[in-house]
Amino acid sequence: MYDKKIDKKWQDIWEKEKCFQAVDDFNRKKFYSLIEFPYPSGAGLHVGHARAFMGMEVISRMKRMKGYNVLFPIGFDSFGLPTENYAMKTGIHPRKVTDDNIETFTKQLKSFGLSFDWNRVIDTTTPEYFKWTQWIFLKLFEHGMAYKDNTYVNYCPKCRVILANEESQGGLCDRCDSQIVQKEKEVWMLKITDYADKLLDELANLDFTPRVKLEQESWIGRSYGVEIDFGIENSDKKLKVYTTRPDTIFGVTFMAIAPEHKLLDELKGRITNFDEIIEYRKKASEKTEFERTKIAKDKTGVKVQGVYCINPVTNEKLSLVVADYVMLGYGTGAIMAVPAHDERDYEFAKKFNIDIKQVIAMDYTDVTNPPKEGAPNKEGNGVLVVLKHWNEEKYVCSIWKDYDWKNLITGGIEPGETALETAVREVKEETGYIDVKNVSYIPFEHFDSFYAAHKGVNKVVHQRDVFVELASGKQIEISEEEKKLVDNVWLTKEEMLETINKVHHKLVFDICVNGGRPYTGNGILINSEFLNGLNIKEATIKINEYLAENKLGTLKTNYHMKDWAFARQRYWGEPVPIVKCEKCGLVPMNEEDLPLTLPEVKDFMPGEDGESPLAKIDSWVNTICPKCGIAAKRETDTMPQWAGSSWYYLRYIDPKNSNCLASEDKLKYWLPVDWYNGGMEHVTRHLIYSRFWHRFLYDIGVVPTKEPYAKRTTQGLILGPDGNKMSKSKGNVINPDDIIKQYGTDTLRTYILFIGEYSQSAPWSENGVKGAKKFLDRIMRLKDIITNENTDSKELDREMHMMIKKVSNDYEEMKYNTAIACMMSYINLLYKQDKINIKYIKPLLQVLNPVAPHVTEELWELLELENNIFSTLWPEYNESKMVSDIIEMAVLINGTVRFRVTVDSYLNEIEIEKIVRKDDRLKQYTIDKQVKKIIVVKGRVINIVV
RNA sequence: GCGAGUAUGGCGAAAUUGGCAGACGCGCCAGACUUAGAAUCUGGUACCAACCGGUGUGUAGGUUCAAGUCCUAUUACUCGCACCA
Repeated sequence: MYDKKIDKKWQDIWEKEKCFQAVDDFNRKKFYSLIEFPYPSGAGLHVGHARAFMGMEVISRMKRMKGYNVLFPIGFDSFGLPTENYAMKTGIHPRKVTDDNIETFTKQLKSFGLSFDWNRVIDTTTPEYFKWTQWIFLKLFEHGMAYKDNTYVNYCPKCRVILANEESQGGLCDRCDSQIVQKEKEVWMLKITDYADKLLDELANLDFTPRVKLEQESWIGRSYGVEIDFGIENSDKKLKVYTTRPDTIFGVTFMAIAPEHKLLDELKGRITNFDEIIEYRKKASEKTEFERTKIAKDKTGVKVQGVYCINPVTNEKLSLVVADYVMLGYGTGAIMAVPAHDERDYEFAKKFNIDIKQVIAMDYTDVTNPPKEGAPNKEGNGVLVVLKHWNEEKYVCSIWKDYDWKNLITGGIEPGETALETAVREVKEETGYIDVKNVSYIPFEHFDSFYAAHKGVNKVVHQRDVFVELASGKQIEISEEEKKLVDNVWLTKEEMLETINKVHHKLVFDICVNGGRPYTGNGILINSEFLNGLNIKEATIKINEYLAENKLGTLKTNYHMKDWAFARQRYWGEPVPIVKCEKCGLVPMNEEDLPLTLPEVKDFMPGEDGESPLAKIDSWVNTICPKCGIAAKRETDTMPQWAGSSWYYLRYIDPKNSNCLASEDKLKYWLPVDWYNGGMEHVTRHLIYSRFWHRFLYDIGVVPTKEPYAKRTTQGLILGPDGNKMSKSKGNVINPDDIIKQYGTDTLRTYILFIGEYSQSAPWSENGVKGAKKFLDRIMRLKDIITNENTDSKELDREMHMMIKKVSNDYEEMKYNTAIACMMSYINLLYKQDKINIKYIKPLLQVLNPVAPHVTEELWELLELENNIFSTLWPEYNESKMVSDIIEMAVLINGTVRFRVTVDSYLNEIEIEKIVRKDDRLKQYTIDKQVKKIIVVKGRVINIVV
């Protein structure tokens, strides 16, 4: 039996003998494994933490046994709002709250038996630590990467703090889920956008899971486009817009500008409805981010009276509108609107009755009859006709007799004819109907490309689409030829959409009966003067050249990621080491005066208007300017929660160094982190921030690697027994302490890893825990069947070596569930023997040790084996022991397993086939049948086709 | 809306990447040991027919000697981003 009393015994031994301390021995091969250090909340550790830590715990213990010098550190990310909120509520100082929580966390972590190096513990709230957080800030400031800006920022009214973009995803506060409002404020910003390209491009060289890479890519959100200056009528001023579609510039029918855009103020004197615009601006600012992006799909806006823009390419006069669907923070805060080819512009144009001008025509290639390479191209003009019944809601579909074509009436435009005339003529010729009530264009043109076999040419037909409505059923006789070719049938709208089997015909019909829509796909330029006939790619290149030559626009790359709002109006954070001097401006503190510590205060409440509590402490705020020595004031905002965690993995390398953040040779030895495991929720927050800081430190020569983490993996969530996310309100939270108390630490560890695929979420099951306990009991009971006698067998050898191989490989791939399953299978095999020699048990204990260290240490000791198990060498496997003399193969008749054969393993496919052919059992399946083919896949199956 | 992922017994899940579907665990059934229970051990356990056999990896097609795995369409759920110009 596995008695949980042994847990404490081994934990004490590990602690006393400092078994898992990393040593700075630069001659040994190193392995730096990292977990996300916890935030010491009052709630304690939960089973999710345990899962997150266990992944790297197994890797770390295995790597040690494989001879690596392993650094597996732990610390506490202790600045943050919950602690401060708790302090505000209870009046207990955050320092005290933090210390108490850290104590609880430490106790818990130790009870998990995790093999951390407890000698390197860090706490981000100690002055010894945040001295270097402040030092990095000074470096950022020195290199122009930290700046103060008066700008619109995300503000959480409930937490009363400014939030970074990363902390307000979806328009909600990361902490409290309140809706974020936009607030204009002067705050510290970090220029993370300067590093957007580096962060994006370097991803290619990193071993991060695909999902992590993808999320970072889309978060950074690079797009290539052009900034174009549009003129303002009767003014020298320009309206700069950003667009990724300069090819559509001939389709611009209006200009739109963000409500907060400065140009509006600059043109104030000329705008005759400025009051209306101010009113609109006010309304827009009151909307939360959430309303502006999610709920308010309905477009709103105000036309700017008295101001017109000039399209620099066409010199067309364009009206200007203020609309809050244009964001100040992206691009230039103004756009050229092309309703024909942009969904948002289209919606707006429809609502406000603005012209829609098509400049991209869909280029449809007939897939059943595509253009042939080498054949000459011939252009033409044609029409597609939607013909409507005179008194029913029905339309004509042409069904071809010799082909599988069901489509609209089509025809070529004759010289001198308009498309409308062609449509009427084709209707008459193909259907005989002559009494037309209405003829009009469907607002959609497109190209049809196909190979015209009878003429040996590739045709590219520019199609106009026409709607024809009949007044009556008056009909003339049509030619015999036409009658032979097609049947024209009347169908309802729904039947038409089901029947038409050519994609472009269906689209034209759909637009005709269900209304227009913006076309955003590929195509060929029309109505665009010198761009006509080009495809989008070619047109983009040509217009960009034109814009550059005429100094109208410049290429510009934009990012979805914004600069990092780096300030919290709170007490419990790192003070920003900057002094505001009336004469010198923003002055950095001298490095030797760091750390700048927090003053003792009684009142932690932030001010009503988002002011830091530090602002109320005059004795702290008032100081002298480090540059000129006159009276000055300190910056009162503190750094955000993410500051300390952006570089903590560096401090682990040299946690007690008081001269620098970590010594150069130690950094050189330990960096990069070889493997970092953590949560998906940090991918666009902590992970991106710390990559940014690290890259900056690399650029200024502080760290020796471009990237902090060589490999990044993520663990899945543990859900409650009910399959829901664990939460206090749902009452489905599992406390790891309870599990340890009842079943022992190793049971918790084993179950957590056995629960399912490591990166996937999985629900908790009490019965599953019992299963893990049973397995560990069976491990302990192995001592009952141990013997000194020789129990060697080829089968045992084979199974043991295969087990060692599978478990070793599975650990490396974080497939802990199948590794444990394999050990379970192996132990089942051991129990099938009456007695078993210890040599078959030792390797099992060794490979199980990373998962269940207490149990394996205990049994190792009981068996009086050498040393502690964790200091033994990882067992080797021998491929040659894994081969078997005979192999069993399944015989399939037409894909169904019918019987099995056992053959010697040295036989080749042909010899195996001979044996199977002679097998008596085959006969019953081949009566009245012939064996057509036999496929032998050695070691797997033999498939006989009859 | 865009992007990504998942879907397999009563349950958690495996499947060497195209080669015997359901390893391992839970649960359940039967048996052994027990006065009895607990624990432990042994055997069974996808479904239908219960004899030959047939059907099964969300749904519908396709490729192949062979498909959970590849292709096409489709549904449901999860996650990420979201008026990104």
